[in-house]
Amino acid sequence: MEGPSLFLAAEQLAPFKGKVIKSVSGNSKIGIERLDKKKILSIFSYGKTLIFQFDTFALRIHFMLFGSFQATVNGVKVTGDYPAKARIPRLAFELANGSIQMYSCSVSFIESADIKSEYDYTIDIMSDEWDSKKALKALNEHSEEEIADVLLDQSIFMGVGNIIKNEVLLLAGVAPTTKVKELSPQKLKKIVDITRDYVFQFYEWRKLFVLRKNYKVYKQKKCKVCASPVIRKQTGTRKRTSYICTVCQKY
DNA sequence: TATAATGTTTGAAC
DNA sequence: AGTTCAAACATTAT
Repeated sequence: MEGPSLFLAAEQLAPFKGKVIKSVSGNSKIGIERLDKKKILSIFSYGKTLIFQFDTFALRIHFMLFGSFQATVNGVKVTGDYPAKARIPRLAFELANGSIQMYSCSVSFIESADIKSEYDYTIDIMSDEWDSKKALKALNEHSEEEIADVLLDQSIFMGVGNIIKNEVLLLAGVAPTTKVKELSPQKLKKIVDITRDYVFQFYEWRKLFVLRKNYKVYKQKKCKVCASPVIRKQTGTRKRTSYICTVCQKY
């Protein structure tokens, strides 16, 4: 799950802010009974993580590749991801106004009474504190790396994942294997700006459950912009899959 | 049905 | 000691 999905999840779960967890269940082995009868003070995202803040500690959820969650608020189902089948949740809460089930996710505790204040939101692509100048500067400090690798760097573009990487590079008309030093300052700025715009587009599409049909290059056989063939290959030191339009993506 | 994949951490191997 | 890399985890659409 990528940054915009977590940002949306935090919004969808906002009705649970201030609520007390009536019961906890799940197959997580980190000692989740600690959460029983605790009041959720706030719920927010940070990059690709979802955070529940409690009085003296926080709960951090990472959905990785296959994770998903479901929630019911006052009898209305909120489906953050594609519906989870009948499975045992990694972690589930019952609250006065509904319930949450989280599946196949990485769960951990953070010993902080206010973890949000310790996080740097200037690198979080979904945050209004996000600093595009800082991102541009950081890009230039990674001039020897391939642009596709740098876009996935969570210390620069926190929240960007492989779908966003591929779609942004198509929109920018840049091949994923292009080294940062081979790109002009104008082109680098364009990539930064397109990334920021695209993550909010991703968020809107996801909210409407129309994300997948709006992919222009990711998982496509033909480019949705120009109908030319799309090639697929592992690129960079991260060895993630890149989908590349053979016509749109030059530099 | 086999395959690939919205991702990261861990620890072995070099 | 620092780097690299495979393994592990877990699910579903194609």
